[in-house]
Amino acid sequence: MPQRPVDRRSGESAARPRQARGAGKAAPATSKVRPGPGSPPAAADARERIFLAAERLFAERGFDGVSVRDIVEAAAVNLAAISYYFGSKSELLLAVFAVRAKELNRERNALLREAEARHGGDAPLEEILRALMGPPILWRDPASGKDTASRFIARALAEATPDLREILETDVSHLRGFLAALARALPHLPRPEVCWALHFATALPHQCTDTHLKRLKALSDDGCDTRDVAAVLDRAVAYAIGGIEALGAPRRGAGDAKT
Amino acid sequence: MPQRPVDRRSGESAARPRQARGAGKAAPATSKVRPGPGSPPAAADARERIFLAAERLFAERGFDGVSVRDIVEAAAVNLAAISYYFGSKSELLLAVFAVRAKELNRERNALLREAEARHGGDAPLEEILRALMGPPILWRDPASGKDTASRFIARALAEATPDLREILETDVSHLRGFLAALARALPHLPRPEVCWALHFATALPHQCTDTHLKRLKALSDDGCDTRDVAAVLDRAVAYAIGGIEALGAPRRGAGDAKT
DNA sequence: GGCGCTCTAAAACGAACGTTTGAACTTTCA
DNA sequence: TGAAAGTTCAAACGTTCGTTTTAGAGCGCC
Repeated sequence: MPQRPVDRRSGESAARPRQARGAGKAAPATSKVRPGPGSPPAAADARERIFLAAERLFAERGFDGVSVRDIVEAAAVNLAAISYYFGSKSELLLAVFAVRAKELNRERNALLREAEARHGGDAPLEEILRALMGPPILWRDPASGKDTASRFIARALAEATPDLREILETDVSHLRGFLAALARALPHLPRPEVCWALHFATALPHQCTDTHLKRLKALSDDGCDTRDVAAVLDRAVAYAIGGIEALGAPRRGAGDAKT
Repeated sequence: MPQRPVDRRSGESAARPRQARGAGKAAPATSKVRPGPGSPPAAADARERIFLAAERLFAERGFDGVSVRDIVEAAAVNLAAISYYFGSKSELLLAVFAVRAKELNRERNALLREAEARHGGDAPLEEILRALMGPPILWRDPASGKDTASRFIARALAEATPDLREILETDVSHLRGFLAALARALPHLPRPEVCWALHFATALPHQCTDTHLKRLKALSDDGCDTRDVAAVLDRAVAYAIGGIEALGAPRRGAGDAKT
């Protein structure tokens, strides 16, 4: 018996891949992998093919709407490969989410730091919002090569599978930098109101679901160009600026201002 | 043989319920049929119990995350009852969606007509937005008895199961009245921009998912009161007004203004 | 009583599910 | 070259899935 790589019931011990293997590696067979129409197969190994197929299918149909057999078929690997490389279907989901969420946050924070550097420390509101909303919106462009990732993240946020729920609800550390920047850019705004501003601004980009955009096209009799992502970003940023400034004006309720 | 009510392969013919039976009890006019734990079965009939259990479970876990056995257990009916009353699991989903979407649109349109009547025909921007965003936000209050319905609709919009997709993407007739009202309230705004305004305004309320709100609470160190739905609505309306006004101001891109 | 009808009950259908097995194949390296 | 490690494979595991079947209460009515 060739050493089973894992025994789920007794903790991880043996040498199962799980993480990406060592540097250079032999490509295992089948070179016409074809993930989508017109994309080059590339020399992806099994683990990567599973990762990409799962990301795309989860984004399209949700976690429960995709079976591991759907994934292995799309990835052109054997059924057991998912368990071999990722342990289980839900661990696969978490693995994809971890990678993509980290990518998104890294890019957002890099843009924020650049903006702050450009302005000697304190970035103006518009640039903060552009750093926050830019990546998820601009990734939608197929030319960016990240549109699947963008869709996956939107789906993960909307679906909030139990595994993801805890992460989503408690881990907000990646937004702390934006909260601080916003607070500096909006010194007149009470702290809770700054949080609401951040909430609205983070939520908005993920509304640009295919379903919602098709809806918008139908509603406007095709008068809205939903594919010009740069224009969509401009609009979203302008909208958020106007909205946030309005949050500062007194409203009927008034309450909520502890800080 | 007791006359099978349906033969799926030969078109509907026999007398299976499918729609609400007798005159009196048309819609599942929920009196207070208990969402929470520890509630008595009540005298709701089987069809209504299925309807309510399915709505709640779909809202919590999504369509594919719920089995018909989960539903019949929660509704305390026999397994065959779903097929008997609704035909299939997906028809059950569509039935729930049809009822709740109609309710939502009816309430939205009633509020809009009231606002228009108050102002002799043309409602001001704030009242249009309040009619649009009010129902989904205010329903979140458990005291309204419609929080489950609100959650269900948000989930349906986010999940967009294939069955629902076609409806969501093509049927926008219920928004036409709001589009016209917005266009009248914003005469200076190009038509596509009015559509974008409506898009942002309809999308925003559904961001108030439990997951997102818990996130907001965590981010603000509990400084944001997410349960005061009236205050949330005020904030959302103020935000939308500010955002929409900003859409009118010139931006870098400028394009898109066909009309 | 017997018929027609509505509704519920228990059991079963075949298919699909996530996961595991044990052997075979390939690569690595002393 | 040979054993070990890494990887792929077909087949099967037991469970759960959505749906259907068959039977029979319960009831109003000529």
